[in-house]
Amino acid sequence: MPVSKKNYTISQEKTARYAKALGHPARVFIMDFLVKNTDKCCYSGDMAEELPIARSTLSQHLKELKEAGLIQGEINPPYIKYCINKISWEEAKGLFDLFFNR
Amino acid sequence: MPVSKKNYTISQEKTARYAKALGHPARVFIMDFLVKNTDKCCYSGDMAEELPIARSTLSQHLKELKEAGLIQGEINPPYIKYCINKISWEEAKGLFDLFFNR
DNA sequence: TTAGTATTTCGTCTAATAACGAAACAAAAT
DNA sequence: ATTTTGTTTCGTTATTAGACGAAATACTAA
Repeated sequence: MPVSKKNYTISQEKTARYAKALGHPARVFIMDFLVKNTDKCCYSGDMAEELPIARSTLSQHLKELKEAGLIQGEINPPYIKYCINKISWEEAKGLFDLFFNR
Repeated sequence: MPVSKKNYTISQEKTARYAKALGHPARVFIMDFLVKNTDKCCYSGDMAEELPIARSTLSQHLKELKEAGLIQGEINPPYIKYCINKISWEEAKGLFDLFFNR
């Protein structure tokens, strides 16, 4: 049997997962945008106008943030209103806080 | 002329850069390890023993963290002693703090 | 000089990411 | 029923990431 190697902790896995989701400026922009506008409705189109990427590319970035759990989309036809997923946001905040301050 | 699109801010670019560097559990592990052991010497081999990846793969992760500026290696033959780059570490901490608390 | 040790680089492979425009979708309005 | 509108999915392409073992490097000790 080989020497047993430690696996990563859940915190390390989760931290990496959130970090990866934030690993592109467009996705940081999106989160910034949503945080700044928690009161307003945030549509894909609103963000598209401020981003130097195609709408389909933006859509992909939104999907990735959704898959990481950081945002959620609420259908409000013909729009989709995006907002922060507060649970995950707080979790990410806590993880990074722990990561940097210890 | 097409409608001018905003570019990303420097903060967004930097935040994304650091986030990307932390976007893998092995790299989160490494940073954890280095922070826990700032007093001791941290060699690649010490970490390799606790990680479920090949040494060459670890070396690549170390390289990525180095390129992102988060760590630095000091040659101490036949070892290489790794440590946190405090300047960048503080910068990253500040960026994430700003990102999450605003 | 040769052997040993710690680490990195190289070569290779597979899979994931990032980007775009075109096409598809879903609901509302005409 | 057709058109319009906002958004996503699809198909494609190019680049980057993650992994490994083998080979190279760099220094020490014998």
